[in-house]
Amino acid sequence: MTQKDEFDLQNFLPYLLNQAAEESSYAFQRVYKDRYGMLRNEWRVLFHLGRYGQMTAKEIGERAKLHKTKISRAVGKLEQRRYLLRTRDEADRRSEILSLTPAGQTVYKDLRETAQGYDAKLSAMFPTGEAALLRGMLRRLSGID
Amino acid sequence: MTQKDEFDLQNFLPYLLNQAAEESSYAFQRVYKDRYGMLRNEWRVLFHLGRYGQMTAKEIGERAKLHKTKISRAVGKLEQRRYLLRTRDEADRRSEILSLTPAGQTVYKDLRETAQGYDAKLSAMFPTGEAALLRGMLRRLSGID
DNA sequence: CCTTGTTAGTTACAAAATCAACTATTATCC
DNA sequence: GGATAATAGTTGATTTTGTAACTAACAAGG
Repeated sequence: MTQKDEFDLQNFLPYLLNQAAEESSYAFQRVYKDRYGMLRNEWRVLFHLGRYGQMTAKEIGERAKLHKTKISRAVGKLEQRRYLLRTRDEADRRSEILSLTPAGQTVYKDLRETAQGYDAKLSAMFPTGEAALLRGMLRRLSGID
Repeated sequence: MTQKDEFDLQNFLPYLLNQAAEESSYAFQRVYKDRYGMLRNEWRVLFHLGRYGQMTAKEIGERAKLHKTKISRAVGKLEQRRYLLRTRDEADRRSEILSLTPAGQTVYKDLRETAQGYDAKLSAMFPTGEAALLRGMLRRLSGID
């Protein structure tokens, strides 16, 4: 029975990552959820349009690694709330060009500020330099680099 | 328009953590899902019982930070599959003592091996020492320490 | 004891994610 | 050009999660 069973969930990287992700997302989630009634995918779509300007659902999907059904539904919701506009792309009538309305941009800016401040607070948990290292490692794990 | 808008989702810690968690969980998820038809919560409950021996649903909840409904459903599923047994706790008849069947233990051991190997592979992505640092930071973010 | 409050766990209903099938349009290639 | 395949996006059916209400058992105070 006394196997070398040091292995513990609390050392398992996927588990740790999930816990950290959940915990660290919580406070910010409350903002976009409670303040704007938005879901995570809606916030992500909003962010991409706010940050990078107009683009199609497909492009958002590629950048944000979101499945097209998630995007489709998020776009629908954001449109209902008058945060975004769709325009048929006349060059390729299958796709739509999405862009934020002024209202959407206002929400984006508010959420971006909040996110930025929250990120700073999280980063401040670590000594100088370490937060940057952490980001690098996470990017590596996500297969971004 | 040329605001100091360096802020990017790809630098936002909660986002990075989510991406890394998703990506790094994927390969392992396929194992317990495809090989045993299990869900994440089921694997976690199984793991806790396999690793620490019999305990009640409540104790699992505290250790694994899982809500009681998730545990309740996971336990039901694991029982159906004959991976665990419930015994009414005679000292407190509200709670049940949960334990793995031999079949459950076999599954646990297999998954633990797989997890261990997978974790080693992930850790090997980083120079010596850095993986430990990463774990420490993640624990910190999860509020474990 | 007996009312009131807690706690362990389940269940029911609503919200959301997943997966496959579907429509409309464009690209390929004979 | 016309059949076939590929692509953008939507919709519907199923599964999974989240939330709140519920049952059963224990605890505490009078």
